[in-house]
Amino acid sequence: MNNYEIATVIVIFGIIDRQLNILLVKRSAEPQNDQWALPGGLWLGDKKLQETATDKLFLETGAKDVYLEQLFTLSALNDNNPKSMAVCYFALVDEKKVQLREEDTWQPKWFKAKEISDLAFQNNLVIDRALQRIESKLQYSNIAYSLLPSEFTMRELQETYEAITGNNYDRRNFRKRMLGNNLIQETGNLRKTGAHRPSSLYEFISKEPTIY
Amino acid sequence: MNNYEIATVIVIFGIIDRQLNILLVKRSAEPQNDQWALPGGLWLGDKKLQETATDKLFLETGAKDVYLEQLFTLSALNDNNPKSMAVCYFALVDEKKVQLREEDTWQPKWFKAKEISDLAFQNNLVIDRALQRIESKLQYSNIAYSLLPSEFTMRELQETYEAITGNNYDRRNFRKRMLGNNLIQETGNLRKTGAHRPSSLYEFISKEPTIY
DNA sequence: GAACTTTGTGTATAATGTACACAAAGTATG
DNA sequence: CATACTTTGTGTACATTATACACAAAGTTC
Repeated sequence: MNNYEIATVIVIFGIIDRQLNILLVKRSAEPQNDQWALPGGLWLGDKKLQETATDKLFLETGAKDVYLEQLFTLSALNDNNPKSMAVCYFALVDEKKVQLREEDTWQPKWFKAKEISDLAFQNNLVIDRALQRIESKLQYSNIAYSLLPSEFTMRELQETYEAITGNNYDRRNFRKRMLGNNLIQETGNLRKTGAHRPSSLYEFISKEPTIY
Repeated sequence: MNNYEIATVIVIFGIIDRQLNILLVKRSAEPQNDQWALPGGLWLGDKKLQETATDKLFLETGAKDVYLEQLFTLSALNDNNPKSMAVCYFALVDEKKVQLREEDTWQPKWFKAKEISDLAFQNNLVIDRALQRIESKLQYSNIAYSLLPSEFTMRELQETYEAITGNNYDRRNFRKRMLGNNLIQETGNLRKTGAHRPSSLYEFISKEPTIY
């Protein structure tokens, strides 16, 4: 009678071609066989919740030490079982470092965040909340460190912000805002690419997740 | 072997004598018998999580239709059981409307938020997060509606804000800020108390929780 | 009606955010 | 090797928002 079904679910964000993407996996089991869904897995109580999510994230992407934050917890995720619940997370990974898991029976794939629709298990609700959260946290925290390499140009940083918010920022004001936040600093290194002035490289001063 | 232990825990806020208070109950069962703790109860899976919290809130305070928001979910709340977890909420109630539950074996009591310390079960962590959340939401949402009667003076509103943030605001600027937010409006009614100009009464335009 | 107390309003200044133009440092080309 | 070209880096004027602050208004009390 004690058939609790507790899952962790992760919205994994990455930026590809200046667009915000979310990693989905194709389910290879009933119910909802052959449908795309957010990655997740059952919590067995053998470790802490957050570790379950961290491990799952690593399994799917190979990413470690990235930003992972709890979103919220839903009950009755699975319509068929009122004793089911899902603890939902979102994570930010540098897509260029990611090595997706590839198996015949289990396909992960990136989808543009704006083009995802009609997933099962309230997955759309989870994604909506994740999108809201990432956008608001971007304004006052350092979470973008997790989407970028350790050194990056101001332009790359701006494109990351623009991909998430959907806005276009003035290049000069964006720079002022970022440097005024005391979240990033110059590394002193330059990157020379193409026929133009080389760009300074920047890094996040801290890569500790800022607890709000 | 399936000994999951899933609890909901609620940080219930009220304002008494211009100070932010939190409702604690004295445990009447082991473990931690006779210690003050946040109210909560087991989730049996017979209803949705939020309803479990709503029901518990009503049981303790008689409050209905008040602001209730999920904070986060903790695992290993109970050190003795790794399969235990707690889904934590916070609620805002108008203390003047509250009717505390009174039983010999179960004592609820208001404590000043600033004076609470050394509770069991990670309760202090939960309270810290609740305090952060209420303060930040206060800035851009209408959640204060739940702490005040339906009609209130500008001064009462200000005292509510000051109790939560610990700041003192300029009376004139506070008024401008509030009216500029389009969250409250004049009701047209006046309240005459004491030997001075009567005060206009205000109400929240919407009492729907603003989803962030 | 004079004194008193709290509410209600306006204005000057500081701080912040936004719009916008030109110089600097490279590469590519003839 | 000078010129064109492209992207980076910086400053300044303006608008908007936030802050500091003083006086009139509307009641009650004596």
